[in-house]
Amino acid sequence: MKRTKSRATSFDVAALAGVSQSAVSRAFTPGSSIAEDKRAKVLEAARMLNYVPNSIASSLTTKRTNIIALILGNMHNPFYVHVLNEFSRRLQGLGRQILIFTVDPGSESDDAILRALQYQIDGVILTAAQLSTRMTSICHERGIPIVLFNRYIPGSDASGVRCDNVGGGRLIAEAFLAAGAKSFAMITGDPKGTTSQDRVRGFVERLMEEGVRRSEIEEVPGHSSYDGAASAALSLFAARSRPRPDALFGINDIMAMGAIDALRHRLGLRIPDDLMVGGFDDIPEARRAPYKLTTVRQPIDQMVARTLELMHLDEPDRPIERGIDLPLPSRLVWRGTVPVPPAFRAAAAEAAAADRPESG
Amino acid sequence: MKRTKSRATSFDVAALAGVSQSAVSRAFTPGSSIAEDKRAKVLEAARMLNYVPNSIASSLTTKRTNIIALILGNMHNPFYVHVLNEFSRRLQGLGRQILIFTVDPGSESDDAILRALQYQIDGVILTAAQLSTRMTSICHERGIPIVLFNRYIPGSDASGVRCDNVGGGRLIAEAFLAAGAKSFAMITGDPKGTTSQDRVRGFVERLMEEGVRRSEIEEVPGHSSYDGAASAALSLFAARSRPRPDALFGINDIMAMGAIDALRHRLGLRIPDDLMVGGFDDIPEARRAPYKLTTVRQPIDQMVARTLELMHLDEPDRPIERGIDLPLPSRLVWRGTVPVPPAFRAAAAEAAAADRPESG
DNA sequence: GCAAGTATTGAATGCGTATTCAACGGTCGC
DNA sequence: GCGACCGTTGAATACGCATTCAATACTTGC
Repeated sequence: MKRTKSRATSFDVAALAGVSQSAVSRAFTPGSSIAEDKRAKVLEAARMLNYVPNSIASSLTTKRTNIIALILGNMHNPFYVHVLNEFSRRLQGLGRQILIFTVDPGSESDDAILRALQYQIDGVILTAAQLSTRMTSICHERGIPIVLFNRYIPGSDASGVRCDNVGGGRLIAEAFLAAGAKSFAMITGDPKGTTSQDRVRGFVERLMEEGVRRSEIEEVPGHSSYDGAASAALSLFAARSRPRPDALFGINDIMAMGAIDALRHRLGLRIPDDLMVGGFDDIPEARRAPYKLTTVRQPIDQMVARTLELMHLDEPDRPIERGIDLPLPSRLVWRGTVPVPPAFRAAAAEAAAADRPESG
Repeated sequence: MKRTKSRATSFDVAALAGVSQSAVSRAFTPGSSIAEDKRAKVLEAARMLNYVPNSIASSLTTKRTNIIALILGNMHNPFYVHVLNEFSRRLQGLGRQILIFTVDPGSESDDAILRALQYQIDGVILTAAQLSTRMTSICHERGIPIVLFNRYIPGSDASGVRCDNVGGGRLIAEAFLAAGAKSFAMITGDPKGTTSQDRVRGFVERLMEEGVRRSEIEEVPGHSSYDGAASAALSLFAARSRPRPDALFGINDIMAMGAIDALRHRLGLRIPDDLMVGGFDDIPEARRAPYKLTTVRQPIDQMVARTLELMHLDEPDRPIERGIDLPLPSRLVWRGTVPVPPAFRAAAAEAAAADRPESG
């Protein structure tokens, strides 16, 4: 059992194969000029020595690490877990690695980005937290693209990918109205986040178009978590003088789920009989039997794809796309938490059919 | 808007501060010998240039990257999401970064580890997939510790951390017996994984001690997923000639949840009245209102702490701990899916009290 | 006030690889 | 059969930083 902590270098391989170090480097660099038989000899020698190319050393000269920083906040929201999963799958397929940073939701991401920069990452994907303009320009000056995922920052130079949250909020309002709801409430997320704000805005906007007054739409913060939403829902529905709202919008699915569980099991409310509920995101959990949540689907695949396009990892010299904000279309998925009006029967049947297998 | 993709180097900072490059390096290296006023000058110059030390370059000489590879399989099992979260929190606190690799559950992890090795990672945490002895020795020869999390590989040189799965399986059997169950079934996970095997073994072992015959214990594979378990449960309970089992062990919580939802909502079974259900892991989701799952708690905090101890990142020169297998104690959490026998009323009340706030 | 430390400092070097550059041999076209 | 060309090759160098080493300035003890 050797204790030689020595890792074989390209020189060792070169010596064994009887070639120069350059040849070893070329043997491992696709597209470089090397004779096939020589390459074979090198690979054979490398195999014998358990040689693994040192990406760290090579990135010193290539200026590319093939590492992408992914900054995550709330991993208790399954939405971001699926996002992480999707990015991981895609980036691995492109030969890239993911360096993970978790930050407190709502806090500054500057620290995390600074740590990431030390590793000369090729790009940053930000799914949480705030981003200062200073940090944005530091990254851009270095040629490192930053993409905001599921958020945007007004006036920021950083590009972002998200879905049409305002439109999605409107879709939920529309569904509630079609189902005959008269009084409304919502459980909101991060008050500083544009995502929550936009969903609220679309929802309210649409209701007001139908003559609902803003003061009639109740609003409680749910802190973007299952538990937070459960408490919020209870505070909203327990012990009140006003008549209960008959439609509740959870700004994201995990909060809608928390609200549903609390209202059903603590207050005995029946859904959708006593109360209709709408969510947002369409996480896989939303289609599970206890919820069958009517919600707005975010096109995660497209969002991930667009994010990668925006970073154009294969063309590092192309100038960075600045200030781009790409809202992708969202769509309503009819399930069981909002009574389906006759006009939407077909859509609901379609959703039910699509729900058979849970993705993954 | 500069287009200088040039990142300032320690030489640039040195020039601006009027010192040598060595001084810059020392200014950023805690514990190195440098006068306080000079360090201040360096830091000031660094700030002006937006200088960020290049960890990649420094690791070339220090032989330490402060990067840990975390290999994940099934991110659809919330258990591993919480594990990831915990590792991220802890490792960031220690100034380490996490490089994520996702692999197909059940497949070889060699590819992922090989990719990780290219980045000269300081350690590997494996929460999924198989590990070849060849890869183990490659890592060990290089002085890179590998820790198997929530698994072990018989005969492997790699160390592992897990809980007492056999004992945990026995606890569920014990609970079922105490609640008066007479006929049993289980939904199993990865048949190649020791974790699933051990839980099954403990469960069966304990039942057989009470005279239950092995052939009487039904067994269906649930593929470690919510959906897989849902199908498994339906195949187990729908259209059968034999009397239905009255106790079902889901080898992990996510499968127990899938089974519960399917049996309740598709077959109309009442839990625990018609059927008692036990799980394993105690993921946060298990305590949610629709489930209130009686399950075995894995001590994630301890497991994570032990994993980090085993890697002794701060003492890279200490010889690697080989073949260590640390089973930590697991314990039963009484909730609502198994009728609580009088003797366990106190334990159940305690669990209920502890459940008030969901962690995170 | 002098010798023996002690704390700082900068020049030089090495880490492992990619890449440039000049040299080489072989091939093709005519 | 000869020159131009192209595909290969290895020596040398750069990448950005930590560290060693020798030199220097500064203390302290007696």
